[in-house]
Amino acid sequence: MKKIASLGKDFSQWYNRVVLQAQLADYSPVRGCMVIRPYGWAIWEQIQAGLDQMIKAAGVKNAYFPLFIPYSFLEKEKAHVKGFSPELALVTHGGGKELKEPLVVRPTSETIMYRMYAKWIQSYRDLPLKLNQWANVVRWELRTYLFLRTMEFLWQEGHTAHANHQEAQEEVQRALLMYRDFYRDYLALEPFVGEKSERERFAGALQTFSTEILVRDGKFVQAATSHDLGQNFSKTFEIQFQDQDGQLKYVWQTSWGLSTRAIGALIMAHGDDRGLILPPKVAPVQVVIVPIPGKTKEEKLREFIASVVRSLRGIRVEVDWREGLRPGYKFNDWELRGVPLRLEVGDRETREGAVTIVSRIDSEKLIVNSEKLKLKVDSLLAEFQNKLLGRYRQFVRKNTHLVNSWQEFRETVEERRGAILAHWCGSSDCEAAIKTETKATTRVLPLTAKKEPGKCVWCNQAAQYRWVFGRGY
RNA sequence: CGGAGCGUGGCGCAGUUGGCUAGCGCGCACGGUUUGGGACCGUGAGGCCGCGGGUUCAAGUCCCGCCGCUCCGACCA
Repeated sequence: MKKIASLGKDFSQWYNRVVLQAQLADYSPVRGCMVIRPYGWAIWEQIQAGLDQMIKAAGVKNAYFPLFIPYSFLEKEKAHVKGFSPELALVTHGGGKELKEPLVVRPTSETIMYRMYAKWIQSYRDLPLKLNQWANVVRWELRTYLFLRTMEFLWQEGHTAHANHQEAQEEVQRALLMYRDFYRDYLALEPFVGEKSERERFAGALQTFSTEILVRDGKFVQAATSHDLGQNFSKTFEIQFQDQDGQLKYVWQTSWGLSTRAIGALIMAHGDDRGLILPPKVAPVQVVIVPIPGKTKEEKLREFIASVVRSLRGIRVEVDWREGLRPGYKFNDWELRGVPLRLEVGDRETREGAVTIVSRIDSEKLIVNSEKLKLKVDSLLAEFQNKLLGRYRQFVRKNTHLVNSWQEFRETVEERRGAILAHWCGSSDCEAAIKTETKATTRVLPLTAKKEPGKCVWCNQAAQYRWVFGRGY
């Protein structure tokens, strides 16, 4: 196995190698599409399990809608089709015949779902309707990148319909904060959370909110979004209900999603020169046991390890019994794959009834009596999760820059990257100019932003808030 | 789609002004010695040299076309 490139030297090479060598994913024979391998898939399963629980806890039910959408459905919402038409995959033939109307392979499911919503919603008693689906979607991307931008990707998309705008807006915030909490509690990441600018808004939404994750090379990954769709879709899809007052009204809608891109963000945010570092909450393997053959009879070693595994019930443990590989090789291999804790078991441990534990995050080593092992491992895993979050927060602090002038802005983007907090007047022209000049875009107006009158870094006109700027993936 | 680079056993690469049986390292298989931070020795398997066409006595090498990958732009979860 080749060593991976240093993260600081060539970030994209580092990233590609980590993904390939840790066997998270591989390139596929189909351009722009990737194969998610078992180890990568296992991470996605952990993400799904955690998030699905949160989604259900909010009273949202899972369902499944078709992969194909009649082209005319997308055309109905003007902004929506305009936003998506450049990246649609169209099915023009089926069963050997040309179709009367082409089918779109869904790039997102608003239109197909809302056609059904129109059928299902009659009364205020049918509201709110809150559905989620775990699905794949296709967008014809020109330039792809493992996990972060592939032509086909996996996600969940939640779609809710409400009787009034306020309730819908509350749902938008609820979903947004759910994502924030999920990133914090499961992936040990603290995203920037806030509203997107008009330019960056979802095609067909009144407002778009996003969680934005700063990664190791100082760029941002848009990591989940939540949209207030207002009545844009309900009016085009005729989703009407009769309210308590007898009036026929259009529903207010939201949609929100998190994709396999989260895995890319996870890798990029926590990784180091040795490879991945996975938060215990989503690590497919939380504890790996590396047997170290020595003078101890193999039978005895196996027996001891079996008892260790038994004591670790409830923890995702794997024993690396691969033959012909020396321990040092295995250490490196599991470090590359980001397993939080490594247990070493050899002569010493078997003799003393103890195991050596090594942490992936700081290589700290300690020896623990096997009787106290379960408790210790539990606390080490919890501690690991916290340390990782703490370390990430520190990284974000170090890479967040308060900037007050254009010169400072430009220098910061060029030399330090990271999150730039700067005043912006809100004009799309200024935003576009800033992007052209520096490749940095507005990421979000943080929810926590306080009114702080100042001058727009670009045009010097009055500005009320500091926005988060940065380069994005 | 524009710019740059690259496609040669699974991976990383070498292959000269076209020339003989296409090589090296890693990995893989088998045997042995090893095993506390990427082991060593021996034997061996594995190639439509990205695809298609052309030039030539002769093409991995030259020419044309196409496809794919990486990086940089435009686009984006």
